[in-house]
Amino acid sequence: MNIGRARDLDRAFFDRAPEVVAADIIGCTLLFEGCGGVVVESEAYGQRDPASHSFRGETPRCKSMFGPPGTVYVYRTYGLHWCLNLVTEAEGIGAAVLIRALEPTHGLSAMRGRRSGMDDRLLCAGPGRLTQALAVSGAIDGLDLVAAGMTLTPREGDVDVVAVPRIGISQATDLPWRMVARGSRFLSRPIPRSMAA
DNA sequence: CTATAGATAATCT
DNA sequence: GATTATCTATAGG
Repeated sequence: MNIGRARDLDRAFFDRAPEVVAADIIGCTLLFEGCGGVVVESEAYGQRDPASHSFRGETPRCKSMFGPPGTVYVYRTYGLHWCLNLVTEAEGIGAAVLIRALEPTHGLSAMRGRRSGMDDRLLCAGPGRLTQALAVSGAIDGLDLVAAGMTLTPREGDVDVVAVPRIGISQATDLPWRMVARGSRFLSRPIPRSMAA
């Protein structure tokens, strides 16, 4: 795996079901223009998934979701926050993975500056926080992640991935498509008590 | 630690 | 007109 350098390998990684990519991306390092860190939380959004923007077909907002695997889908939510997604599966399907939290490792000072000195634990602990820290915006929506200036490097060693219900949605809340790195202290919210095991 | 309110505006019905 | 893949601050246990 050599994600972020060879375009063909990008495709191979992303050309799978969103819940598989969401799990595999945990532990990988995501960088955008020198800032970023290790992915510790993600969510899958699928083709026949009522909680997905793509569920009712292509609209102006979500058209990037129907692009090739590895496409960046960035949209604004609640009128003020950006959310970063990476398209998975096949072109035209409308599946993606939402990047929800990073353990910050690169460009700490720049990220702290953009987040007005917020504690490192909360620097990238949430979809809106992470885009603010990395300066991700709608400007890169629809681009291939490499063209957008991102790199994604494979994880080293083992990661304990836990699948739990997704956050902030009101449909299909039973689907365990939120993937988190067990034991991480950089999550947007903790693993539910009932599933902490 | 959990719970809740308020901000704030694009998007979709 | 309703909804929303969120964040922050604040209040209470």
